[in-house]
Amino acid sequence: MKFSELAANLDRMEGTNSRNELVRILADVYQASSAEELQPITYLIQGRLAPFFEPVEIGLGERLLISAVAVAYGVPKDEAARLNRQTGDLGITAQRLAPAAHRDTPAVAEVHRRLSEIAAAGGAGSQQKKLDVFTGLLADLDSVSAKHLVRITLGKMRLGIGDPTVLDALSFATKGDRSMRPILEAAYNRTSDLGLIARTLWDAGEPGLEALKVRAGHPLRPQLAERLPNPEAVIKKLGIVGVQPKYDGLRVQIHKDADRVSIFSRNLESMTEMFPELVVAASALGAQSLILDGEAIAYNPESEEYVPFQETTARRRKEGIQELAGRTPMRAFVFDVMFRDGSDLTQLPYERRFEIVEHLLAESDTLLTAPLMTTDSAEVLTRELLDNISKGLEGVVAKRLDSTYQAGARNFNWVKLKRNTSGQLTDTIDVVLLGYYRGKGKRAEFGAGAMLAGVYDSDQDEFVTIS
DNA sequence: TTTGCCTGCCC
DNA sequence: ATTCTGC
DNA sequence: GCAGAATGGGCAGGCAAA
Repeated sequence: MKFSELAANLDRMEGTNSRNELVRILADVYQASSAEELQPITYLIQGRLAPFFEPVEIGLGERLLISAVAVAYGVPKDEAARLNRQTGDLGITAQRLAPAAHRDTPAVAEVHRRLSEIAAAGGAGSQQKKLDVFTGLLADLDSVSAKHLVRITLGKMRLGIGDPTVLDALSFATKGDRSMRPILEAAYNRTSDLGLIARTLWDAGEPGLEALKVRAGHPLRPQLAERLPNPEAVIKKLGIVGVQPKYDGLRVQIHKDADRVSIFSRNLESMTEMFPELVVAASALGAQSLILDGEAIAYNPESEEYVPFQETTARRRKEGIQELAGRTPMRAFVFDVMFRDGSDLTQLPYERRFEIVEHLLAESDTLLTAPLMTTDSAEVLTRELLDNISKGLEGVVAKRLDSTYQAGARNFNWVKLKRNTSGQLTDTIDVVLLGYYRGKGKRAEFGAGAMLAGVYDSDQDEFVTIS
């Protein structure tokens, strides 16, 4: 498929708000693709080159792309920047500046290959090389293709297409209805790779999808928590719940596969190199293979103090890890296990999975079990929430004790209660309007994006800004 | 060598 | 992460 | 309630300009 054909279909998608229509158009695209194109197309329509867990970054953001567009179409950079401010969309900006003439655009796979070449460039002079390849690509594209190429590169497609829409489209393309969606979705949640799902569906059909199992070393999509405003709402909605602290750290999915350990972030990026102390601790656990879910935070067990998020996040680095690991060692508070010794545990009830976590981590002083208490009383839950807040934690997470691990889902099986939304601790305060920020994009059309407010400090006789 | 813009990713 | 919008 | 887009604060690191 030519890139221009894909771009024309992306344009059709942009022109509709109907999800059904989006699914139909995308299904058409899949049906018109060859088997080899399924993966690159799947990534490109999501504004990516590879699945989340692959460390592929194009490294061209808005600023650099404005330069590239200006060079490609022979206009001054100022003018491209001005037009971009006016349109609010660099894709549209490129489309306006591009000559309308038809061109024989490269194949989709070729565009993917050249974007990958941009992503691979590094070291001195790499910025220029990225720009050169990109402007070369623009020179081969018609204006509509240029618009979508820019959006792909920025990762902002603005089409109304997310993972669920792609899954529906794959079902439509093969079955003519949504009947395959549950199987596709489950396979996606196990593998976190939409391109692989598309390819497998074509090559091996439903049995192929079923054969994509949870594997240690391959991240699954983490389960997420919904939010409720107060403890009463939680008890009313869930009844009896398991309650755990909500740590203000980094979500970690810890994989152990024999002697290999890997750690993934909430968005499935690898964090293995950042936390050697967690890797050592996971290696020492008494299981051949494991997938654990938890929150990593720099924590001092002697003083029982959790360090603020900004210090924990400073551990998210490549350099100087050993020194920082000595000064602010990480712990992980583990609350779930999804896989052990070759068995998928996601279908066990939470209560049972938590027992396994406790058993697995009994000996570890680095991988700690997130303590669990059970209640069906709003008063007890309130006390637990306030207790945890007073310890410097972010709040609590309440869980249905009989729920399975639903990878990728955000639903009321897990509910977070946070300090600023607890209802009991918030109150109104008097503030003085000190100024405003213009803001960006849509909000700026209003004239102001955000307000700067202050409270009166009577000691200093001045207004102190708050946030 | 230092500084600062830019990007990507965490929440 | 939160907030808003359309369905 | 779901799905998707658009927004914010703050960190590290890569790179090029100073």
